[in-house]
Amino acid sequence: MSDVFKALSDPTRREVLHMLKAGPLSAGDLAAAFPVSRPTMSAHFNVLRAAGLVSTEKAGKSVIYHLNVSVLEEALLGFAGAFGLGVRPAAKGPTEEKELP
Amino acid sequence: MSDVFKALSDPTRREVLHMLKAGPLSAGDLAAAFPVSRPTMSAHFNVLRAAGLVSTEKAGKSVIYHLNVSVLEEALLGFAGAFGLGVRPAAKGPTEEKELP
DNA sequence: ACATCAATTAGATAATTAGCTAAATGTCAC
DNA sequence: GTGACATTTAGCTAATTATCTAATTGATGT
Repeated sequence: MSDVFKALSDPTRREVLHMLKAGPLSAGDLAAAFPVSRPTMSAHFNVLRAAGLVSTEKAGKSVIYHLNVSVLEEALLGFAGAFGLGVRPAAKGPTEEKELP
Repeated sequence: MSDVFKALSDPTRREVLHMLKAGPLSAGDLAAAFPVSRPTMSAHFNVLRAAGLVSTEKAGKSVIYHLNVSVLEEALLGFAGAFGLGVRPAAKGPTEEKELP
């Protein structure tokens, strides 16, 4: 739990997660979107992976990062639930956001 | 936003919030519940206050800490919402959890 | 005014973190 | 195998954090 919140406490890491929400991306693609060095981004990726928020898949030269939506969801719901907060799980089904036509 | 998640990333601080959920408590009462010094707890309180998660009220010699439920709720919902997570606000009304009979 | 109690601030230290450059690892194409 | 490319690890520094003890502030009661 601490790991998840610590991971979320950095704006760069939150933005990485936000980018991954749209779909998997390579380390390089992610790194290119931020004004810090690639090793620094790699360190951020490690934090996210340690928290279980992302998983990796090797694809040739690249490493592809995936968002683990369920981990994020469970952490937030678990915490909110323990506090009796006014938050509850949405209906079952795809996590996809419905696009307004 | 970072401030809230940073505040939540420490187990002591989460436990403080959890205690305050049941009602306001003095700094001393809170500090007595943890195996660290009172100045250390005071520092934790500062982090929580900086994040807007608690407010204080002076009562004689004591300082009473209150949980700002709405700040916690808005931070979580705001974040979850930005991610299209399967989380949504519960129905309006008291934040009270319904006790199973 | 003084002693007492509650809480915080001051000051120090050890551990962690975010950032960098440079070097190492691993994979593909030749 | 060599070269090129993607990513990570090593090693460093500066800034932050959690913790402590000691000192300070503020309020109450006598």
